[in-house]
Amino acid sequence: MTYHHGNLRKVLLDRAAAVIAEEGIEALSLRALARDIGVSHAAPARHFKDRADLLRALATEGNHRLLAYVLAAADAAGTDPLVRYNALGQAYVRFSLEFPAYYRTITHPEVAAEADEELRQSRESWHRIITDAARKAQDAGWLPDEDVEDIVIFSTATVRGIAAMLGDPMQERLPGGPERDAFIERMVRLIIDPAAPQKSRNGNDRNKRKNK
Amino acid sequence: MTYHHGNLRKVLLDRAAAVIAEEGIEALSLRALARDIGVSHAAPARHFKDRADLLRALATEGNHRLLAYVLAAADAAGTDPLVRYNALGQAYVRFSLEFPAYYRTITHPEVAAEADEELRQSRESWHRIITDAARKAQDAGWLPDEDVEDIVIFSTATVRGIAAMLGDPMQERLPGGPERDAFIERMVRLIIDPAAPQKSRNGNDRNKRKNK
DNA sequence: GGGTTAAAGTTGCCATTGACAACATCGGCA
DNA sequence: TGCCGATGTTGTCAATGGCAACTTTAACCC
Repeated sequence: MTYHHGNLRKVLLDRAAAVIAEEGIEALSLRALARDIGVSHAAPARHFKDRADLLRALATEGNHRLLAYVLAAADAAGTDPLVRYNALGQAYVRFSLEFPAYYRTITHPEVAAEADEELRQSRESWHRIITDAARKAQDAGWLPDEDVEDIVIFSTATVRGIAAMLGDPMQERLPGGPERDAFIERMVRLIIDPAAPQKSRNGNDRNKRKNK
Repeated sequence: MTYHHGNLRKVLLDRAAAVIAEEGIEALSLRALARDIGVSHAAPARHFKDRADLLRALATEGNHRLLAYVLAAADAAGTDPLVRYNALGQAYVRFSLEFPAYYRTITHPEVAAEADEELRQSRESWHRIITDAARKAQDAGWLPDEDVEDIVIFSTATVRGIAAMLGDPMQERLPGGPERDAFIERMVRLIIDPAAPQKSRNGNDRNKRKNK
């Protein structure tokens, strides 16, 4: 073994993600991590100030991955705002299932990741995709003419809630296996349904609109 | 001090809730708890097998409190299914803000509380309130005629997501202070709007209904 | 090339913690 | 009254996070 490991930081992050996926965040131990990798118990300290710092780094990376994942899904869905939005929402939930370690770290209440400029831009894109969809749905007259900002938050909260419930061991009545994708599709469609533009959803009172 | 403390179990739970509210779950230490209360470091072990056991008990109590809280709010709201539902949803979010320690414990991914019969009945009530509201909204023709079960899950996920976002330090653009109640009201209204029964929401195609 | 230096990894140490065992005390009950 | 189980106590151990002091390596400058 080389005295200088070389890319210990990345190895630590990857192994930490694996441990979290298998045993949860609480089970993550810096010393166990070091043992697994084959370095001394104090080696991680060179890269992460303390345990919380490692989790924060993990959350930062997770945020980048999540946003890249959902934005890629939206882009792959084409140009229709409603379809793009729908793909975004479904991708969010799927990310939480495919990369539970990152997702749990991101949403852990006691891990606050720093948001760099790149992340802020990604969030802007996220915001715009939902805004565009909400506007189109409102123009078609089948989404309530509430503040578009509200729709963005509402929509984000809902996908978050779906992800939370699917990842919650207490929830037993939720579909798993092959039915799960269809379930996710239905849930996201309940926010904004891209296949029902001719239908009306709630509130045709156009002058109530508050988005600026 | 009496050798026999008497109600150490309850004191431990209460103090634990206070610590969690102030410093988070990770900061909870059985020994520190014992020190605070003025009891030996091994005393908690008589009431809780280990740290996870205490958290589980806390989550169980939290679940009972949460359900009592939201069901009381629904009952106080009267008999109209839509109004009852609305009160339930808002109460859920408010609970997460008023009792963050219980809420965080309940939703902590690594704390699985046991569900006794009483809790199961409360959940049934919860379920029925949402079902009734969804049915009425569908009969009025302004909620998509999806499976009612889906509406229940969707609705639960959304309030959970709103609570999660309001409790998330990463979210900065969310209203706090006096505007927060109005915000919660708007969010829950976006699921089912009790004040808009004359409007249509999505899908009047009655024969598409799937609830059994 | 050789020496300097800073980054990265190591060993050693300490306080805190969770968990367990053995012991002490209290209260209820036969 | 005397027994006994519930409850609390002291003592101990291994694991952990975090810090300090030391060592090795690679890169850089001359």
